[in-house]
Amino acid sequence: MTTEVPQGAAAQDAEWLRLDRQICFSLHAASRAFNGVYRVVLKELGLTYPQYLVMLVLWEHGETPVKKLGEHLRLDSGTLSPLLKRLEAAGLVRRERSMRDERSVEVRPTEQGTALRARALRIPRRIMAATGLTLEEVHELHTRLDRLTTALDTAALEETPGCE
Amino acid sequence: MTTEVPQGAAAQDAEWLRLDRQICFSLHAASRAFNGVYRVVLKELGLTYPQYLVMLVLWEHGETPVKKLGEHLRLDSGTLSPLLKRLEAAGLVRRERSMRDERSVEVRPTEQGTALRARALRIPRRIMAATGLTLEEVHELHTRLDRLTTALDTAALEETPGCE
DNA sequence: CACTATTTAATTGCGCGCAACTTAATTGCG
DNA sequence: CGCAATTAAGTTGCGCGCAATTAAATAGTG
Repeated sequence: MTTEVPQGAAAQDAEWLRLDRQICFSLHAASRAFNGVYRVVLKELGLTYPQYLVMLVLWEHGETPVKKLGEHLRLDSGTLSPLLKRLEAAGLVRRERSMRDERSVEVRPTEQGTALRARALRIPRRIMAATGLTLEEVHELHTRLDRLTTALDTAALEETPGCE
Repeated sequence: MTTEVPQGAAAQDAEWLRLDRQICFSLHAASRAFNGVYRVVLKELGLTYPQYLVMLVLWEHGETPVKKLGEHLRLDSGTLSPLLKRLEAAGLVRRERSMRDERSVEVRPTEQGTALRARALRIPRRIMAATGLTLEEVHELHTRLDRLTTALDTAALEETPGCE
């Protein structure tokens, strides 16, 4: 089937490889550019971008077990444990073993951590301004990215055993 | 101006903070989901995602100085130097001081590195399949992301001194 | 009850990504 | 020419992100 047009197929493969380069770069670059803007804005709060994500969850939901944090952020304990330790060292959160289940660790913002929210309120507008996008465009991007993530996640699961 | 409706403004800020959480998560998650799919696919080539990006440039342009690689990939020597060292240890590239300018280091794929391209040709199609997107949608995403990156980069530069 | 299986955090190891610094070569200016 | 400024790589340090492993607590089963 594919042996019918070896030259054409090869040429198309090469074309796809170039396209791959394009889209890879775009995503990689956009992700890091976003990270860069947040880094600048968050520096005055003394937070890294992933630390900010954790605080966003805590501000919205209050005390949360590490497990739940991981589900919200799609991060495992290998990433969260040291990150939370640093947030605790900075005085922004407290970690306490749950009394009902000694395996679980509850994370809650300290008074200082809660107070930080007031200063964080100005951030989203600055980020929005930096993107140069309208609210509507952001919503659309949001939707697209979520769909993409879902597709990629399910594909990654099916890919593992050795598809094709 | 904004002092006219303090309650309303605060509520809106909170709303924006929730939105920020949404879009932050989306981007962060999408980026890592993409990375995850590539990780699975690239494992059989023995490459990490950033290493694959480097090889894509080398396959397309041949011998390239580290400086140019950095411009293509938006990466500095702090990231590239150890990465290239690993690629060289894997026998995929060679690094040689330029004769014309002893400051510059030329990177070129070895025979083995060039041969790897043949196996890489199948990757883009698998990635495309994983995204569940059409070619047109990919192109549109590509365009949007590039515009976004440009906007963010210029904003980051203007932001640094201490805007507002 | 004893004993295995599961669940939850934490730890270890490695590869980015980036800031800050160092070293060496080249350029440019007086 | 001589010497400061610039440029290119490399190094160091730190914080993710993730795979793999470990340790402890709980749940489930005979």
